[in-house]
Amino acid sequence: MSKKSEEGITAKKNENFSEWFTQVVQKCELADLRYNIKGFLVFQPWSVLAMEKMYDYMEKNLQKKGHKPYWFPTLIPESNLKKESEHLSGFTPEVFWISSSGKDKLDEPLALRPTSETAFYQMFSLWIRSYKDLPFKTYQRANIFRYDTKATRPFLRSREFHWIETHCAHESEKNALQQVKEDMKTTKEVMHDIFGVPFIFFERPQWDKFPGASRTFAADALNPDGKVIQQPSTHMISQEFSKAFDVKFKDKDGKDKYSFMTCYGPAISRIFASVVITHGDDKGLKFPWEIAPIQTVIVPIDAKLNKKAEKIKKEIEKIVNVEIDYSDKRPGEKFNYWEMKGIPIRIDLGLQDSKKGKVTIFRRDLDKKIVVSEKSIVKEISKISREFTKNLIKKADRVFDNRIKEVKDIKEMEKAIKEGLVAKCRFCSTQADGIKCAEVIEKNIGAEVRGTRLDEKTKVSGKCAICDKKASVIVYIAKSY
RNA sequence: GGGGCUGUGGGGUAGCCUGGUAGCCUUUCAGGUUUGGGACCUGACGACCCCGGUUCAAAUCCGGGCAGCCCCA
Repeated sequence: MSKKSEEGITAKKNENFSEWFTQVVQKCELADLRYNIKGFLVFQPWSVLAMEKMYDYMEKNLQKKGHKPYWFPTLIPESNLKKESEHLSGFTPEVFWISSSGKDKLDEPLALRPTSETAFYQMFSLWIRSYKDLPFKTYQRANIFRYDTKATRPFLRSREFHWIETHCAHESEKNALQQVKEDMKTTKEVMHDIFGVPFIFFERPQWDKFPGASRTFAADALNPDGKVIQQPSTHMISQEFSKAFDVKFKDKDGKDKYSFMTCYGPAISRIFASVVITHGDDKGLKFPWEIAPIQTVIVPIDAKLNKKAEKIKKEIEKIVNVEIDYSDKRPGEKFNYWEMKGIPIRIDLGLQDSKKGKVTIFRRDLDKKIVVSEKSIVKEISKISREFTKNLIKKADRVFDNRIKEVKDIKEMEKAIKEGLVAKCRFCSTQADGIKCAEVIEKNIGAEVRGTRLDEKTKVSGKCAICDKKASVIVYIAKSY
């Protein structure tokens, strides 16, 4: 095998997506998969630096909307999880339990948090007293443990993952729904407008809710193999939990009332996967400007130009995060390496350009080289920095939109799903009675009803694509992870 | 959840069928020559997933475990 094929990405993203993703994770040093517990991985600097920035954007956005940060314990007593029955039966099969300390058995088993509603709410009952305390908006960044699937995948589905969870209490159901809508807006502002990941927010069918929720809303992003991957979800948990945990407040009328809960869970490590998948190409990664671990790298092709590299670095480091590649590699190797690593801008310093007072800039958004004068570097870089993520988003949106197809019946649906598309059709109901049609789809096509859109208010007429009943909703159908 | 495949230096592999000397490429490290799209020379470090069994002898055969990949539900 030639050197080139061993060191770079060899799998084609659109032909062999699984292999491509595994190679990118390993060759771009995003994670080391050799840790000896199934479904657990070591996150390496190149992903951690980007995810730190992602956390930062998400947290700042939440704080601006009034969420206050907390750090809760990683452990939750068994009795807390038992307080709400649906929640318990939904999560119990996935819980890692701690049952002893040293040689002694614990009086009560402790769960490694699979999600933290039952930790937050018991404190809510101590903190919330009056309608004046509401809405009570919190969040934390946390690692989460779920023993949930045999088919673990790095970043996409691990048994430990990193997320933000918000937990809020509201006076009324109406306010809770308002919060859900705000969460969807947050998702758009951060995941789409900054990270460049297109998605659709669905209300999930009744049979596919978060355990303990009355309504579940979740964003689906798309992978090149035609499967959707669930991204942030937000839930209306109604009053079941506040009754179980006694989260009451005194209302204006002097009466004690149970509050209405919502929670929202953007999983940073999984969103990172979608960033990689959405923007990456056959050469490797492509980071949006805002979250690139390093935004610009300077490659002095001749060591004589090292001083010039330092001078340029000083000039531009006020506007970008920049490093110089002094390594003793040949230029071609450096070019390929930094393109694989997804650095947005590379500045090549060579003697030929230098004589003419010019430098070559490679921009990874367009995969194009341009030659500019040394004097205009700052201007040029700040211009590219403004365009960069927009270019990635434009391209990602176009790909996404082309993968949704309207279908009339199960035959067309099957064809669309086989082609790796998301099917859109009329459907009888996403309430309990629609599950029969959903099962028909799952059994025959292997795809799932992902739900209905809140942002798409079209009148529905005609019959369900599966049964003879009158259609009441438009649903989207896709294969999923 | 069911099934299949795989596990050899940091990475990729040969050897396994037919038991007996662990070979190659690459990375890394040291030194030198190089540098406009994956350079080269010299030298060095470094491995048979774990536990048990069969055997004079196990990377190789058998059993179990752990881990990874793929397919199906």
